[in-house]
Amino acid sequence: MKDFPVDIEATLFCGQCFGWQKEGGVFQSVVNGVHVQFEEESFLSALAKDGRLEHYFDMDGLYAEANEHLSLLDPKLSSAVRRFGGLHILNQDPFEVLICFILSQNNNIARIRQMYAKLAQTYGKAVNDTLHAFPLASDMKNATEEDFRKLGMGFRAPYLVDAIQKQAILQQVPSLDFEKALELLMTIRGVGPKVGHCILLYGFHRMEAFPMDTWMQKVMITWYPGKDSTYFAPYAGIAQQYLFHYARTEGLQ
DNA sequence: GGCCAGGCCCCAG
DNA sequence: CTGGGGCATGGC
Repeated sequence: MKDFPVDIEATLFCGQCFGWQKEGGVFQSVVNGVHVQFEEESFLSALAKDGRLEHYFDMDGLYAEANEHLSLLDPKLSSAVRRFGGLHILNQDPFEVLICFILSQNNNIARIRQMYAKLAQTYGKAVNDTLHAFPLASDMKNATEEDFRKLGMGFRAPYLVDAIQKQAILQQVPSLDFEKALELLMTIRGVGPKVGHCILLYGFHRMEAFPMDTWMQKVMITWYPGKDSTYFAPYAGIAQQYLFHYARTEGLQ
């Protein structure tokens, strides 16, 4: 099994994160308060300059093993791995993931990106003239439901307030088993099963997580009738991301 | 210019 | 516990 190079485009625009821009071949965002900018060809040297980026891009992830395992399960996954085997699950900041996926409900990715930018611009620390970090919980601790509604966050505004108030529970998650962690996260208003799984996958790298959104429901009915996420164990999270991206970019057929 | 979006809350049965 | 209406907003 050949080792897949990182598919930067798919990794950054597959709907697991919402803060990256690509203009004229340049990828740009703020990661953990640090401005990050690189072109495709200089990706590896960008990683070398900042060791924390290696963790962010999950360069130590078990993709060779995971891809081999998933490829052998069935033809659809084999095809998905060939196409998207370089898609990595990022190690994102859990609070940022919490907020982003509360925003994601009954929403589309383009607008989630807009709302992300709005929060960063309004509450995040500036890293240069034009770019702001995504806000920390402490940056938004005084924001009210009305503030968020004025910013265009809609019916999710009160959920954001509750999430900011309860953000400390994120620190308990790493020590909990999956079901307990999910249960705890769902005590935050606006966090249900799907958003909870997203937080555990994208914020805590829990590979048992298998977010079931409308796309994945179609995927399971069409391609995996009668099966559930345990079929993909122990790489359910990775399989979910490949299949989600597959369905969204190329349809269900 | 409607339709719909990486769901969840809330309230009936 | 299961099902269905309602929800803010703007991209398409």
